[in-house]
Amino acid sequence: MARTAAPGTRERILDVATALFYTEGVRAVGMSRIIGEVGCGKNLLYAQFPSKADLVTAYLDRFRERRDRAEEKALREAGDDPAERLVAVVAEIAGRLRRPDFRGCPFRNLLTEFPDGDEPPERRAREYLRETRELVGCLAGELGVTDPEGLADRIWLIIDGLYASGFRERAAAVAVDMAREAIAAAR
Amino acid sequence: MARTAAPGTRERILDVATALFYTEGVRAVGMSRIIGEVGCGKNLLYAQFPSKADLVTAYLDRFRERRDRAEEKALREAGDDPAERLVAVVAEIAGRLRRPDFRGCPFRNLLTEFPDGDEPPERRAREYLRETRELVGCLAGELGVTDPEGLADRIWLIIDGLYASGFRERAAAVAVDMAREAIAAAR
DNA sequence: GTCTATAAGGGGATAGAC
DNA sequence: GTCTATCCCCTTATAGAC
Repeated sequence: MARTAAPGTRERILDVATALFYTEGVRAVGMSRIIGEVGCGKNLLYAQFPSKADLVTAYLDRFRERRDRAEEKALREAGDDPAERLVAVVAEIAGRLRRPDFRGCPFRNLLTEFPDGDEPPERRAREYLRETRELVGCLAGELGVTDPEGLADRIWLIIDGLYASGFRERAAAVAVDMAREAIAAAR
Repeated sequence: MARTAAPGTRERILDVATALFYTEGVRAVGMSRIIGEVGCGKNLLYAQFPSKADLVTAYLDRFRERRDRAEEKALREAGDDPAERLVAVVAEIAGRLRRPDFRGCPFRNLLTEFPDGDEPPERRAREYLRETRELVGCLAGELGVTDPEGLADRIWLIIDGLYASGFRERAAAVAVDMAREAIAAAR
């Protein structure tokens, strides 16, 4: 709120929190650990994020913003062909698996750690999954196939598989082909 | 060791621990909680399982035994056709999604909670994934297709997707079809 | 002797106060 | 930033009940 000085502080805290939460898990990383790695005082962090849940929520929100931008970019570059747009969504995720810091989907991971919770972080995660699934459904619908929801289910299974895969290179290599085949078969 | 009486105790503890670990997560469930729900004393539990890691390991081991038996049964009933055997592996997993208590793969879930660990539980989980992937590779190899490993990658992506899916009914409905199509396309 | 109940150790968690 | 409060974690030890 009344924070005028040190404009980069919030981002720096979020950077550290993101790296730790994403690579080690939310439950595994304590606030003290984050404070230590940021090198700031406790006050500063709790002034920016009153509770751990707030920090986790901010972590997910930022992840989501970046992901949404990457997705929009991929869709923009895919052009107007609905099939290519659907493939682009899968390809964008597959491309992410190849980054060395990839460690699965932060939203799915969070729900594995907090399966029953209904706090803002869990809500964010479920929201993300629901909306992304809807996007796939919409794109499939634009194709004009006989069973758009069946196609969307297949694409979604591929996406789920990509995020869950422990064999990233191999998964990334086949996912796009499988998506194309599913689209071709639906026609 | 010198435990002769109360033969059902160990199983009862394991039953409670399994239900809690699987549905709520290993990190989320404390030993005190398990002791409370079993209704036994602390000593008894620690006599059977000297540490939480031992209990978690036993939980995974028992899960694995049952899963292996189910898999063997599915393979037995599938007969000798390699394609049907491969489909049977996918179908067996898809069938599991339909159970109300399904909450994903306990091994994958554990690795999400403990991504970097190298203790017995994490070893069990990685071992299971490696061996199951090898089984899929073997079954694909028996098909005599030109690219058995590529086919195995596809089947494995479907399996990963099944376990990760938040839309279980829909995933289960399309997974077997996708597996059949992948096999047909590989020929 | 087997089990329960309880207390306590040592650590780390979140969070608040100064 | 340091210091404290409160809580829960895993684990061990002690004491009592059947």
